[in-house]
Amino acid sequence: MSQISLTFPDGASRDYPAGTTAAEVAASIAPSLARNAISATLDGNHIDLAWPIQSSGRIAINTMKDAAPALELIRHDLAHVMARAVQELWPDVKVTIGPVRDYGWFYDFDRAEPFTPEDLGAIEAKMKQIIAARDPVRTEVWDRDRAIAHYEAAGEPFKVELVNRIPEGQDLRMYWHGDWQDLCRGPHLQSTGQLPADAFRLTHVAGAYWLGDNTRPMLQRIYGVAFRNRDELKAHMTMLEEAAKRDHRKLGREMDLFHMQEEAPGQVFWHPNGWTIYVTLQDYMRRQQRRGGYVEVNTPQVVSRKLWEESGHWENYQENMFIVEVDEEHAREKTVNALKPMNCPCHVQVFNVGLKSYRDLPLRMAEFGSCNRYEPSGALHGIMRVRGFTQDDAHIFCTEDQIEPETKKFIEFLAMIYADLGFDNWKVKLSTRPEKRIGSDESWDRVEAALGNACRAAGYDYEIQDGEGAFYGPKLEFVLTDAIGRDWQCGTLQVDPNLPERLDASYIGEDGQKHRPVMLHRAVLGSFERFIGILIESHAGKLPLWLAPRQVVVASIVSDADDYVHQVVAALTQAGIRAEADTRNEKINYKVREHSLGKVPVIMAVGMKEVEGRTVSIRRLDQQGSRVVPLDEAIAQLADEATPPDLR
RNA sequence: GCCGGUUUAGCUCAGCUGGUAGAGCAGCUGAUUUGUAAUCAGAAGGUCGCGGGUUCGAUUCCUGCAACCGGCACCA
Repeated sequence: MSQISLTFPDGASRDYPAGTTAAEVAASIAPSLARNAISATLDGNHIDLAWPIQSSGRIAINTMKDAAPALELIRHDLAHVMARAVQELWPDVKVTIGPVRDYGWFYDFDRAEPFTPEDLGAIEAKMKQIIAARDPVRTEVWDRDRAIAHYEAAGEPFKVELVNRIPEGQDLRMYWHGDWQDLCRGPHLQSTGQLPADAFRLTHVAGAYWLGDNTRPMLQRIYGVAFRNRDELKAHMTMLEEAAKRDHRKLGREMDLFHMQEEAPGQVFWHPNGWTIYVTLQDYMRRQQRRGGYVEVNTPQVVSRKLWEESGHWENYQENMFIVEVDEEHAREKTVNALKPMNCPCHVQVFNVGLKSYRDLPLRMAEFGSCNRYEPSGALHGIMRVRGFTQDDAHIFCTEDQIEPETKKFIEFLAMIYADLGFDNWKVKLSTRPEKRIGSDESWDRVEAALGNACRAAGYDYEIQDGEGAFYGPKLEFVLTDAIGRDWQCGTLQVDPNLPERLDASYIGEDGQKHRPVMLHRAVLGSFERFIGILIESHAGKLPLWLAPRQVVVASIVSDADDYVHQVVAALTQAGIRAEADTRNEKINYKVREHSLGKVPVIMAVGMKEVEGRTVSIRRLDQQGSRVVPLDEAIAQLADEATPPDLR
């Protein structure tokens, strides 16, 4: 039998016979390690204690103290235990898959009757019984035919399909938790008794399509969260409660920013406070775009079907467009139009007026473009996914050689803006060629490389979303997260050689001949609606002073100070600060509380002392206490802080 | 669009098995002139999401629709 050499984290090595299991390795080191071991990490791969090790490598034995492997095992084993519990409670339920995800796991079941929220309690109780039984976990390697025969006999059609999707000749691993068995690549714990019965919770049920395909059956998905101990679970639940307080829908109401109503689903009624954020952000973006070499245009909302047919959108997206028809009885002729779902075809129309020279490229054409899309009802989400929105859109008409430098320039532009707006953590995703696509592989190679190079040159890593690009070109997505960690695409840059072709855009090159430009669709914020939603959640409503809709409230303590309050408000307003007076007949405690809850960054309290000294007592949001400052000094400080970052 | 849940006053929520609704806060009126996160009192406020059905009678039961919430699918 051949020998293998295993290197431990401390650098020491030992030789073992090939086929030694990680459990045996642990036992060879110390009895206590053998007792506490839960899995091993071999050359970066998480492996089961029961698997034979066939080749040399770097090994680490994991215990419950190693958070990442421990959590993975706990969540993965709980997925199996939950599936077992479900089948014990309802033997006719078919099992499918159950992966680990952030904070927990889910498992998809096929069942005629959906699970009710009440069922979750019964399942949890059954899971606790299984854990208390301390059943051993064991594993075997099977070949495909045996697995298929087994699942056909067991009446598990989804498992049969899964096995059939695994490449020929590849062995399959089976796991048993007690008598209950599942197909699983592992690794797992050694006994259900190792699971923390008080550190998991089933959170919700939801429908989910089999294999993520909406033409396949809808399964019942149960989500759970799990941690190593009760305190970690409790901390997680507390974190979720805190995150719920940052929800932009809740803050939008509390700060009186906007509302939405049934008569206009997916569209925003902006209130004065919310609209102040919107226009402040728009003014800022307009200044930045001018500096960034963009020209701004504006194009029609209602555009004939003809243009959408030419652009190809009618064919692909008709059911997602708001169709506008004039009343046939009153109109002289019947026309069919659509509210524009995007600005690009209109921008090409602007580009196409007059001859363009290569000297005009790159031509960066921007519009705060209001678009309407009939999004599926289930996709709507507060102001983050809406049917009526305004993009900070621009199209860069350029040559293929200019794609890379323009992309790099754009990423730097976006990074500067995100930094100004308080975002340091954002992800870049590169979506590459999909199965159904146009254009040659060589051209895709060039353009994908250009985007990747530009990213790296700008100093940003990106993750690849294989096959997620548009049919005509790859794209970059710039992703921010909301209060509870959901990803939202905000910025984007998309390469499009297709639309200039379809809409016959051209420029005269150095050679005097007509050439086809490439279009880069790009947005920094994405839409004002989504971005403001993210902005609210990431700041928990406490926006930086320059973006805060109400920057200062001047509150009287006694009504004899009312005149001075109005003088202070006038002076602040004169200095360009958004200030309001609160001279209501209420106690200062009441006013401080109310404006603090309304996330007003600065409260100035004014009583007779301040009147006499021409001072103000300044209280900052979330800070205890206040300080008394001469009025002129206070205004100078605040005026500076209230200046948008690009103007400081 | 699909699966599940929800919808009662401006907001947050009560309302057992059917007998036309209740609280706190906000708003209104009055008193109080107050020093940094809720002053007191009074009056008022609801087609119980919308439509249909069962019933002597429906906020409650059944049904259709809509919006919203959580997922799934979608996101040019």
